[in-house]
Amino acid sequence: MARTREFDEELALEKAMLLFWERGYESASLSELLKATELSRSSFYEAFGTKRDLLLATLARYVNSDMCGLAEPLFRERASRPEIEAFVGNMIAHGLCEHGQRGCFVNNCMAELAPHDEEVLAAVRMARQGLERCLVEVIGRGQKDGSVPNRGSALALARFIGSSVAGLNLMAKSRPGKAVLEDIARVTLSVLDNTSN
Amino acid sequence: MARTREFDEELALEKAMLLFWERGYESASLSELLKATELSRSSFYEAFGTKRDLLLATLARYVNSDMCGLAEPLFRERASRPEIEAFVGNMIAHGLCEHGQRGCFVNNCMAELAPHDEEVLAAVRMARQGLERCLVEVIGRGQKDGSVPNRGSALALARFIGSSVAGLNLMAKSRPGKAVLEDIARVTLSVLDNTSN
DNA sequence: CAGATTCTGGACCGATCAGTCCAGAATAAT
DNA sequence: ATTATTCTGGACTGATCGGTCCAGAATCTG
Repeated sequence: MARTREFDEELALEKAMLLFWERGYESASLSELLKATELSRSSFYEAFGTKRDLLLATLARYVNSDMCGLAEPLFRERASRPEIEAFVGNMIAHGLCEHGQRGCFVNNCMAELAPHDEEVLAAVRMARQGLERCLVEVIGRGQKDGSVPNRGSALALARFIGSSVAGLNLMAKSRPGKAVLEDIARVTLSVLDNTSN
Repeated sequence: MARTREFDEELALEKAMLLFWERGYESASLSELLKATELSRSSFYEAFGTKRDLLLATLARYVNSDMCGLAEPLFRERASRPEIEAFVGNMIAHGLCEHGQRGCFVNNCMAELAPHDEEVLAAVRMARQGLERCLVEVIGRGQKDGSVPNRGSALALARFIGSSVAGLNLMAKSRPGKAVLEDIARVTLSVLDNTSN
């Protein structure tokens, strides 16, 4: 009775996300968005609504897939110290790769939009807390199995790791080189071995 | 022989910086800039050139004054462990204050512009390295006077502290509350006590 | 005073912005 | 073939963008 949808909405969403991720929200213009998604103006608005609607959609998509890409080790069954190391290792690798200057999409939105957009703020907080909760669990497991000698508050450690990794991601935007990122990562991880408090 | 300049260029520069700082580069429009600086369109262009010229000028200004505001303890004579603590304490206080969501202007520029603007990238790198060098010196002094028991590479520790503080500043944009920021700061500083490596 | 400079305010520019709308082509199910 | 839906492309809007320019008022020095 009706024509079937021809374009892959999911794919278009991903293309749009990549553009927002790479260039930020403000500087990604609608015409660039159209080119990237290969959608006509009409189809674009029909599918996604306003530019900001789309941003929120891409943010949700990122949290539910891409973020879990680099953070994937943390979400494994019985993840412990080795998975934290893998997580941080992924961040270094990402910071050194061709598109490393993109950083983390959530952090980008936090920097650019969260201070002036309540909805983005809420989404970004959710993402941050999701990672934090996951880290608490993994660190707690590491403390139990002995791979995390530091007996301090798992929550505080999780908050620290989350923040420090965000810092590492941000630093990567200035392309400081492998040595710098590795220094940061190594010292960050050394906290897990600290038994002095 | 000629009329004297009536407006305070330095003051206007500061007002412009505050706007860029608060709202980012792209979303700070020229008309807002004019309102903030209280300059006529003509005087504005005469004094500062293009919007991007002004951005670079404000960035330079920030590095030479405001950044050294919060980081001021580090630049004191014979700064050591207590000054590092004061530095981090300043960051927490700033993150909790009314304008804490502004974060660090250098980091904001790093996030928004550095990936796509070579000049901003260069300026931001300079700023980062300046802080890094300062931290190396202070940490080294702390290692000598015993206030920093960690005997690891002062350079690596400096890079770590710089990155972690950047992370803390970024986190503050989501207004996570005092407890979170203090957790991050406390664990970060605990690294200086770590003697296990 | 005269002459030099700075300031203001607004006209003006072309470009682009995000977003709306529609006519018509394409494609489906009945 | 009919009908319903989707798609395309472009026309169009009003607003705003960053930036240029100029005429005239204001303010200084000599």
